[in-house]
Amino acid sequence: MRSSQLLLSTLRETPSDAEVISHQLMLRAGMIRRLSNGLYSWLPVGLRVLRKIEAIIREEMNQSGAMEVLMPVTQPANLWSESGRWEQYGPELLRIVDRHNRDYCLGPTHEEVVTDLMRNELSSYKQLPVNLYQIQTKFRDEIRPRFGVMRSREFIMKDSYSFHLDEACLANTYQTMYDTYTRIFTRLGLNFRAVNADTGSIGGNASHEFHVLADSGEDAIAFSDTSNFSANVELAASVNIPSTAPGELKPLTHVDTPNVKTIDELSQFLNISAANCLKTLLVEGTDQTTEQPIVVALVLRGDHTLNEIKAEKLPYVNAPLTFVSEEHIDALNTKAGFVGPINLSGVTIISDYAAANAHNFVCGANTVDQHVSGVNWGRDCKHHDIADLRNVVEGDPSPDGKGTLTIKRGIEVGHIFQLGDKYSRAMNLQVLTENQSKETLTMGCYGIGVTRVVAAAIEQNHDEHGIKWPENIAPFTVALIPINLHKSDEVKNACEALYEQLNQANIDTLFFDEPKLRLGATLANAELIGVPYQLVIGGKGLEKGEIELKIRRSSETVMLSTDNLFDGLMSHITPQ
RNA sequence: CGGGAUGUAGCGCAGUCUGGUAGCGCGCUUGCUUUGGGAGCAAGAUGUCGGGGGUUCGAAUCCCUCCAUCCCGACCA
Repeated sequence: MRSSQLLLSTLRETPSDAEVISHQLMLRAGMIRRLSNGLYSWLPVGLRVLRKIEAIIREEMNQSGAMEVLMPVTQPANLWSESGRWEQYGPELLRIVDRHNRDYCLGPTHEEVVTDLMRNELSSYKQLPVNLYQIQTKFRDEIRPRFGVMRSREFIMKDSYSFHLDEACLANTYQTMYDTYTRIFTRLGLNFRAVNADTGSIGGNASHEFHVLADSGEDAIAFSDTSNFSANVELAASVNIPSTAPGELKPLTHVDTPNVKTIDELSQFLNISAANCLKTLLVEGTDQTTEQPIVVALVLRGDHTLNEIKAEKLPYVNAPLTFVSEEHIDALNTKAGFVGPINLSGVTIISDYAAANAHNFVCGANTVDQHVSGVNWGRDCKHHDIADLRNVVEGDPSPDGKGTLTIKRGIEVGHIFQLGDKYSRAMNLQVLTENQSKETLTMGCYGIGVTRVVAAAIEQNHDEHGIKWPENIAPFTVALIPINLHKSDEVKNACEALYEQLNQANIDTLFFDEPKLRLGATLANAELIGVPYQLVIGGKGLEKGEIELKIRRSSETVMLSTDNLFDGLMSHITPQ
């Protein structure tokens, strides 16, 4: 493409309302423009990247045996009533009404539509398994859209759905999709990890998330340094390390701690480690036998944080996790103050493993402005149960018993689920089996946030000059940058010849063909939009028989001979 | 929805406290000179100062109200 025909709207300064680097660079590079909250238009440079990512996904999905379809964005409410999600889904589902006063929604996902489609098309086990995918716009009315296209309300997703007669067949396709996703993200040139994930509200058996590693990621992922264990911190189990010998038990002592409100303040005030303090969080629960509401105290070490997902899974803790109100705490303790597990009557006390293994610790005294030190389980207080309640931290032993954990940040770009029969049962998706019986199908679903991949790739690949695209998804592979195009026929001829050759070879090339462009500004633009290979062609170089090649990712500059220039360039470009 | 911040030209900002008729840099247009890493000179265009209401002789500035955006929490590809 010639720059004279391209809408290249780059910005020299960073728009002030963009916080993360990918959002800033996508605006500056002229890839996207905001229309409204969480809604973005894609400009030519951005769309080229998006289309390249889609093409790679499409190729690999086709290769895996999946078939592409395209389903409507607008979906009738009655399908969602069948699955029960019209009531369950909540305000994230954008509901609309047509001229006949019938209810519809804009699809945030397509389980209902695809299940409806398949119950009409599938009638025999011989048609199975089937895996359908689409690359299509989704709408989720996010509570807080942010970070540009990283979390927008309208976004493009590759979603696929597989249908099987039995779990073994589902597991097989699941593995195929796992491998396919691995190939896709590898070809996209991203540093990523597949991690064990919580199945969340969608339910089902196995689930993996694919995360692009970046410090700005919203998720924390735990890895073992010696095994291939990896899991979202939401899910990673903390290991119950047996207590070391308690040694001498210190006496129980009340300590005045006026105005000490947080664990940080407490550890500073007493000059002890936060690990020697225990914190007590009161949440709402339900007695398992009487089904009466109870208060549950979750006790954690001061240096640990509560994992709400783990806590919610305890039978006597209410889900969603709800903290007990301030007034209620006051009612429990006539002398309201800092809560601790000692002298705490009428409350079910659950200790995290690490908290249960602590001794001679400091905790709240259940009185105003006091803590107690030298506290020991058994002697001074007791718990009803111990459980895994906390988020794992760097240095914890890996749950698989091999090595210790490292924590990294990740951006979730893909998620695969073994769905089971939630939708097929609710919507009566059955086929006839070999022995004439009707069998409800089991399903898998597999998503990739295509627009989010664009942002994630930038988060992982940028420098102070702009984007450093992985070669396979760059908007252009080569930039032709002439110097004084309007003055030199030699430069013009060399550029035109090279442009023609690159086009013939199907190399996406951006030819800065406007005669009076300044070198500095042009290079700055080429670097900002992240073109991997930049050829700088000037009269002086041509006289010496050489042309400068700048390689964006490595910041190298190499001189190519004008003899056999094309082959010289191609020797640097990675074959696609 | 709760907590915090901000709305002035396409972008980045000053001016607001202390009311007096709209500014700077970048970008844009025209001309001339330049052109090996974001050119120089000259001339220009662009603003319902987020909207509405109020106070005042007079409001970007003070008051009320609504709206929008961004950040922190619950959601997720």
